[in-house]
Amino acid sequence: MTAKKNSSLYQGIYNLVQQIPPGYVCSYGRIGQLVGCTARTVGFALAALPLNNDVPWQRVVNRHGQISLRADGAGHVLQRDLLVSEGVCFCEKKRIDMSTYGWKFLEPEPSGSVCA
DNA sequence: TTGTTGACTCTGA
DNA sequence: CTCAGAGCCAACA
Repeated sequence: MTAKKNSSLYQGIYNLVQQIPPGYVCSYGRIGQLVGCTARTVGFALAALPLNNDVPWQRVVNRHGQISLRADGAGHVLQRDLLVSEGVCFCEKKRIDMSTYGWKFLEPEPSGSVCA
């Protein structure tokens, strides 16, 4: 089953990102490990995403909980805006608290989700 | 097929 | 904590 194909790799990444609830973020390595590839591959997959996609790529950040500069050199601003718009707060200078917003695969509901 | 690049991560200092 | 270097995987020329 499953018949995983090369394209399935990207599909798996997109599917996983789509499972991220609003107000939460995930790291590349986490998704990469779930799909069976490295963080670089995840970033590459998201980079190949069209501007109008059904994948909340903005919820994907690096391991430090910060937004990495895109190949375009711009977009991290948009990403930050989208995250803040969803409820994620960048308390520490564009830094997200993974302990609070770090979404875990199949993780139960969180407890408070607000930022002073 | 090989070499380079890339939205990253890890380890060491 | 921050900075720097090396590594891993996938796509492109």
